[in-house]
Amino acid sequence: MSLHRLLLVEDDAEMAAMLAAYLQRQGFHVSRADSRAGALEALRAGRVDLILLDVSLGEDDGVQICAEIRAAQDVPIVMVSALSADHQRMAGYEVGADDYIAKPFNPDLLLARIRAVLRRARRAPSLTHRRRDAILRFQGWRYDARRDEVTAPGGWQVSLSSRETALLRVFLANPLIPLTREEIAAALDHDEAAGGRAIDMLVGRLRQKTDPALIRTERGTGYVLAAEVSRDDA
Amino acid sequence: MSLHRLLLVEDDAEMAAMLAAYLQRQGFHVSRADSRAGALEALRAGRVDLILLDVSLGEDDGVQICAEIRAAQDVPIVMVSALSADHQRMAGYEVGADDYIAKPFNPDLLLARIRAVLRRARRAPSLTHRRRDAILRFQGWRYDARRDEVTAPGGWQVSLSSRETALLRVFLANPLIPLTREEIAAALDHDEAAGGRAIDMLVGRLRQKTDPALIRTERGTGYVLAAEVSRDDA
DNA sequence: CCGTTATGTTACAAACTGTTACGAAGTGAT
DNA sequence: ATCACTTCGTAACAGTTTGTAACATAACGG
Repeated sequence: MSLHRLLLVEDDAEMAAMLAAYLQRQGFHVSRADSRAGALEALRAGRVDLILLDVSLGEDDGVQICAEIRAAQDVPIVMVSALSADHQRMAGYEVGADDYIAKPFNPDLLLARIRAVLRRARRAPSLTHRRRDAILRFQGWRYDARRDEVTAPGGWQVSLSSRETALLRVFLANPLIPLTREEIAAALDHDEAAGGRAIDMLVGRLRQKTDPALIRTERGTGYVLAAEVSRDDA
Repeated sequence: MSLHRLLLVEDDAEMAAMLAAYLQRQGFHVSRADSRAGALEALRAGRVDLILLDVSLGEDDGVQICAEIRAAQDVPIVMVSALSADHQRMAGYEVGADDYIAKPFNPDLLLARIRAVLRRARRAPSLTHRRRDAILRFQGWRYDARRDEVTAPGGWQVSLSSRETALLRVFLANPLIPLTREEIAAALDHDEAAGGRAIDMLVGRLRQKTDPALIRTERGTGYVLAAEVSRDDA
């Protein structure tokens, strides 16, 4: 077996040292970073087979970084988190991570997951990318997540703003699951826009530009994507 | 919160072990099977609240099994698949699965979906039956559970609120069986089953919008759906 | 019959959501 | 820098939903 290169992104020095030592014993080549900047630099610096990414990185947001990396590269990512709050957040995200494990974890379990992800990546290199090629079809409407294009039944093209697109993506990542406003807001911002009804407006605008029935209201709960999502792996 | 029993049908031992461990940590009772035969036996053996079914099961075909189970029982089924080709086949939940998720998946996302399906199943037992279009006919009235449409004798369409629809579904799932207010409230996920007479109001409103005779009062007990339900297996 | 109790019905209030209006902030061209 | 334009949030208003309270009515037991 070839030597796999892992990039460990973790700001807790003690944890990082422990993990690195363990993984090296297991035969991985481990490089480390403790911030967003460091991670991106390490990625530019050399080949990385898999990233082990902590969600909470002091200043930086692991989820944000994950998306950032994914936008550019196709490296497998395994996320690590200590807080159950993060779990909540990640449930609503189109994170793009290949796997996910909670601290505290059994080292062997972590190892198993890393190996599984690597195996998968070798077998189907583009699999991690395929998640993004979600195509939404709804009563003649079409949304191609890859091209970011919304097509109306008549063949017209509708232009969505970035925020509207983001909202659509969030729903796309969670078809048929009711999402609360908090979940949606968390997935969209990092800021907590606490008081207002921004999400309501967003949903309203998206409805107006597409189809009012596309997003169903779950009274007292939130909203649900009322369409099914197919993924065309072209 | 009661302990939900999951049946995990997965032939990859490693994956099965990992999933089972994770789900047990999350408070589920997990039993496992690795084949069609095992799955059917486990179903006969005891109560199962939800089935987590891998599409690719070596010899056996998950989709086939899903249909088989559905023909006999009304257990919620969440399908798991690794291959995009399976997605194509499963598109539209034609198999009768309540949800499906692609490998590799975010464990929390899986959890969210499992919970969503369980919630749905509890709230409206007949919802899982959707594939078999429950159609209620009553003196010219018609209710199509799939389209959520109520049609009056004259052909008019009546619009029910979400709560009213939910109530109708509860009756639909228990035709000709008298239901106490407590049972109805429980099925509706009505937290405060306390002193109020919310159910009375609901029934009253449903009667007013449809036909007063549709729901008969069992004095001292509760209410009964006074119509027969046919299921058009389209 | 009559009182008691359960149920139907009306009225009302609180919560939730859709929609409009408007203003702040960002963008690009001149 | 200024202007036109888009985006996107808050505020405010209206319509709907849904529960509680109160009263009227029907059923039941003697």
